[in-house]
Amino acid sequence: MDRTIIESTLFPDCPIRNILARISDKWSLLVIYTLDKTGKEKMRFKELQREIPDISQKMLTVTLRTLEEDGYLTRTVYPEVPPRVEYKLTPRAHSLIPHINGLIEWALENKDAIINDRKKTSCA
Amino acid sequence: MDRTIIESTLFPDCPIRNILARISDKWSLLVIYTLDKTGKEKMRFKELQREIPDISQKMLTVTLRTLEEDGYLTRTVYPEVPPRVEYKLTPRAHSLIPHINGLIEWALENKDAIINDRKKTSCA
DNA sequence: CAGGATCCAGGGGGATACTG
DNA sequence: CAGTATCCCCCTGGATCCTG
Repeated sequence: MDRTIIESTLFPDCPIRNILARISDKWSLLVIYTLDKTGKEKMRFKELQREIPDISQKMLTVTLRTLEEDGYLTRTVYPEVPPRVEYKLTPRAHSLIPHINGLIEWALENKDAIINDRKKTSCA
Repeated sequence: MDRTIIESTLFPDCPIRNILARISDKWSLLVIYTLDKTGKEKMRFKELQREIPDISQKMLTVTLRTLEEDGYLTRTVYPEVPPRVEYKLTPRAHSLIPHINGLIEWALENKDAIINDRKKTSCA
């Protein structure tokens, strides 16, 4: 990474900051992670909701729509009754997953120490 | 990563989700990144503010305090007039930085395609 | 089943003024 | 210089009800 790139990252309307902001919301990374970790190629709406017990229907919907807009997944509607909709990660999302897993593994290794540090500060 | 860890990640009060949530706010990653990329070992409050032009004093303060609580940086106050305070990344933060840079590089490689996808959807 | 529509609170975060 | 203290807006996201 050269100096130009580094400096542009700090610019207010930097596209990198913009992209990271969109996937740094409450649910996006978790939805991508869930679509990947199950091993299933495609997942339905209800399946996702079962896997992420505490997400609301609304937030699952808007998260899926945003991820679709940014090209992280495809949404396929089957004209059946009852309706069937399947979500599938794109190659773009798959190329992001190693980085997500890297973060998760890091958090896993450091969670005990971090939580312990928080206690020390708040009880000081 | 075994199955137990994967499943625990999806649990609502999962510590991993908790840790990622704290650094996924608007400024934390950018502050850590800035403290690292300058090459300076320590940085003062004003220096950070100059490097991140659009952060407010309040948000820089609370971000730094949160990062200190979680052990990402140390805050050293020198009893001088005028006051001098220096911020320095901890080894924990340094171990996180490769993952942040991984994300940034990924965003850099994909930003054009993502932004292009967004336009297509919104103008459809 | 897969959502759309609406209402609403809570909190993140900005602007401004003040201080040791 | 390095913050603190307020005020306040807005937007995220939850709860609820409704539909093809």
